[in-house]
Amino acid sequence: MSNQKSGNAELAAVLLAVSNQEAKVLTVDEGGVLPSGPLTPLHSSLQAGVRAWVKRQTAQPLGYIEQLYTFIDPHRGAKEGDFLIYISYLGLVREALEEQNSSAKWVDWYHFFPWEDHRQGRPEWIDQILLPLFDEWAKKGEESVRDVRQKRISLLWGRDGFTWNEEAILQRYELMYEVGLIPESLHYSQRRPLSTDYTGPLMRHDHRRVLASGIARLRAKIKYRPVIFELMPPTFTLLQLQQCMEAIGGVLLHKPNFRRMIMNQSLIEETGELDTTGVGRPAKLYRFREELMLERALTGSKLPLA
Amino acid sequence: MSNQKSGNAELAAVLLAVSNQEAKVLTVDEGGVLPSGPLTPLHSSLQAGVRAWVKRQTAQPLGYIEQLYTFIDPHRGAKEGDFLIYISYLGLVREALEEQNSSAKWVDWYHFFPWEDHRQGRPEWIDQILLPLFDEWAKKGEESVRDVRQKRISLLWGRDGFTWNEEAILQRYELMYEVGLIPESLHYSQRRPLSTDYTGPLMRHDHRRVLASGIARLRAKIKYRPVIFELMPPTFTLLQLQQCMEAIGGVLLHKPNFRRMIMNQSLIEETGELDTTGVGRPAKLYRFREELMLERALTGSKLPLA
DNA sequence: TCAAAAGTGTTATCCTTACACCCATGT
DNA sequence: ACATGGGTGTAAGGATAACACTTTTGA
Repeated sequence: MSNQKSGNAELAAVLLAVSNQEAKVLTVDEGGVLPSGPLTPLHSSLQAGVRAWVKRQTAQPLGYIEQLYTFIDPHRGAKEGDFLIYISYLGLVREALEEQNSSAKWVDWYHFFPWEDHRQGRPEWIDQILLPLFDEWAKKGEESVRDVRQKRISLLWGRDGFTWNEEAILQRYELMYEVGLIPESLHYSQRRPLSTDYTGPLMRHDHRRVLASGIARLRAKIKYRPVIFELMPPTFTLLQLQQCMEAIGGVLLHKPNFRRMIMNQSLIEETGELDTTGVGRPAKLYRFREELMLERALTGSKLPLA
Repeated sequence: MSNQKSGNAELAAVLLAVSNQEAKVLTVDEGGVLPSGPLTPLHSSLQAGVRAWVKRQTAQPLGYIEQLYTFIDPHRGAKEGDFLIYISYLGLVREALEEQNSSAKWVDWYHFFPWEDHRQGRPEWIDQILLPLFDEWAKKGEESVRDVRQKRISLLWGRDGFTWNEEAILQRYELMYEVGLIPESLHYSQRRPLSTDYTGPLMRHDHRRVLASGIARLRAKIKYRPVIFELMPPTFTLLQLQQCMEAIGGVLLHKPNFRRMIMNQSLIEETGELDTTGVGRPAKLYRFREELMLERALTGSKLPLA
């Protein structure tokens, strides 16, 4: 039925980078949207299309890339009844250089998800401000859904015995959305809006959800596939590697155990050089062992997060 | 550029089920393709669209569903220059009942991937027939790629110290394709074609690759999310559960350890009934604890495969 | 009584986690 | 000397995997 209707397709990219303990995402238009553009069938593979398109848009080469999710936006067709197909991608970039000739800007992604950064400890305002609002929402529901809602809150936000799970960033965002605490929400409470210090700023076209998906994917993947190296410079110290992991996960790691876990995998090797730029004892520099890419892509690596 | 071109979109579904030790996939047109159809923007979410569409096509209700991958087929546009967007989904169905009023048929998926079933031990013809052909292909390559090819073969097929990894079904299929051993391959060797006992039969529109993606996703997911229960009847014995896992993974499991691992997770509970239909000592019947769905979807479960 | 499947006990090994501690450098 | 980060040792606890073994039924 209805083969008149056509769905035009668009690409949206979540491009992530980490530089000196800051996790960043590439945005355009003053942080209002993710970089995106029309899909043109010039390349036989979508992957190649994204790569070429990112190259044209930004200065940096794109390292690792993978497809995220495809969804439709029924409100943005060219004609009535048309719809827009969005194909989203996750891309990892080695360094977040300033973009010159465009409106593209690298922004700390915790700007969009302030509740996700627990590196200075769990923000007190989560428990003081957000959780009471969630609980109110839970109580307001039908008898039958209250317990489910309470459990969902506890699970997602690490309450009553449940621990914080950094991978659940998308689900936390969706809870915020559902409860109506963020500007994107359909029934956003205009009466007493929360400060964007807590909610983060709006992104258009539901792009904040796409960003959350991308971060979730990265946080999950990093534990069992050697993708951190796509975000690191060619040589690095173990602390730099650890801090990169911490920036991504938004949590702190146990240093001695982290080092050992890395070394046991023999994923990296010493370069023989030392890093003397910092304060304290100079650290050995390491590099990733490229030869292992092939097998580790299959057999997996194992890096801790939390 | 080129906003004249339009990409029509189509859905393709990998619907999987397991019944008495047989892992099955729903096919149409004599096993030649996966069920697929045009995307109509009747539903705001793609997920809902797929669900409704599957319901119309088949008799069974669709349990778990998740998006697989989106790709383009440049050769199948309505006009020159057009292209077709394929959005593929994985769906899990509780029972593989005969379909009546359609050409839909449930087929043992190892029919399409004969080399993936190791439940009766590793098929000898893998080492006797396939591996020599792979090696020939590796030797034929440029000096620089030979080692990489050899390593890839060993990794994927569990040779020289590497163990068989059932999750790599897609990569193995792609190797078969690349080497030209299967009918789908662009440079399929017509001169001495392999028997379909070894290669499996062709599916049109690259659907065998989509099927491989779906199986790979299931094999991976089943280990850390409680999705097997989407494939099991409401009550079951531990052996039935184990055999379901084995059918999916294509490998055998260690019974005593399997039971304990399941029980330790307290994912299931006794119904109090016994199954007396089989030979041997009657087995306790269990049911999945639905209350745990919510938290296990987040915190994960842990089931062994191999 | 025997085959077939259900189900339990035990041990060696490895991995994870936490704690305590020493080392090398710049100020 | 001391602060800062680099780096090692060790031991408790838990998960995994392999082995041997007992139990309950139907034919």
